[in-house]
Amino acid sequence: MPELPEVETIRIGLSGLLPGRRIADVRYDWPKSFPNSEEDTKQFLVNATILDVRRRAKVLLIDLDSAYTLVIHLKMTGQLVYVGTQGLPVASRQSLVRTKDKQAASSYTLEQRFGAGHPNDSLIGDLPDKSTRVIFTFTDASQLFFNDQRKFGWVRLLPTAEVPNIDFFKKVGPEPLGAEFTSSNFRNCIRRRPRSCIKAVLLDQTIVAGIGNIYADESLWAAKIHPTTLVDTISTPRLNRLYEELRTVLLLAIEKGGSTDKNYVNAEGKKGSYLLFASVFRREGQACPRCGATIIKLRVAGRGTHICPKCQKAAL
DNA sequence: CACTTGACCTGTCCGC
DNA sequence: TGCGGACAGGTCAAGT
Repeated sequence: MPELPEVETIRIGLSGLLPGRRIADVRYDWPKSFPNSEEDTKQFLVNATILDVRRRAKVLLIDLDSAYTLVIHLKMTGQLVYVGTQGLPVASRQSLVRTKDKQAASSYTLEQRFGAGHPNDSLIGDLPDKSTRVIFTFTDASQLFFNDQRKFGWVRLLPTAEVPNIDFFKKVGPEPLGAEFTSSNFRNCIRRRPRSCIKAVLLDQTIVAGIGNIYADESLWAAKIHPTTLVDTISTPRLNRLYEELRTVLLLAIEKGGSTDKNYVNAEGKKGSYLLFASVFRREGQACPRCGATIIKLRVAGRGTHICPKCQKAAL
């Protein structure tokens, strides 16, 4: 679930918490979550000090003074939560999703679950918990937890100089919020797949970086484009509109701290509130905020896809 | 070459 | 109430 806005929110949080801290110890219970040799870990991670926290696409990069970098992909259910020596704030220890009373949890409405008045409520109880895969302990006894319920994510330790050479970074497309990324760049990227449907192209990380299911649906709704529309039938003005809407949606999502559907939390274990502002994502059966028609859910490019059938008939 | 499907995993929810 | 299966969706690998 973490897409560009969620990973960026975590980056912002961690960049105020981690630089300057020295790693004293690393533990993990699932090797695929931490596929690094004992030797590298001992030599380049333990006793290293964190210099910087960066992001490229949906990947977080934590640079160390050992000239190595922690390359972290959260995939669908990954979390990176920092806990200081005082622990998480007491008020944030309550947990709705992790409650043992499953009936109560499932009866919450969207607004109750995400807290219209408290969009930053915590989703995290005491750590480590059963989803914790990697624990970094710093010399001041504070800790960074990598949690990942579904075990798809990973934390790789690589020489900083080699990070741009890994397969993913060699193939990944441009940053959609980059200052130099223009509407004409966007059109050229998208039109590399003229006979594909627009949603599949938006989700393809080699075309444009960082877009996932939530922001693909939201930006296509905003630009009034049906997700199955073939790229070469979309006009230049309509692609320009999609470029503008996509950037607007991503920026708003960062401002709201990302989208918390089930698992996502920021560096302090708190939820993002963007879904309260979403127009179509996870809103099937509700009214389209623009025309009032009922939002429906389809399957496009193998993904659950939410549209307004009245607003998104085609792209002209 | 382009597109689709399956694998990687666990937790939740639905229908029988 | 229990159980099997569908579903969630980021990315890579394999298949069509």
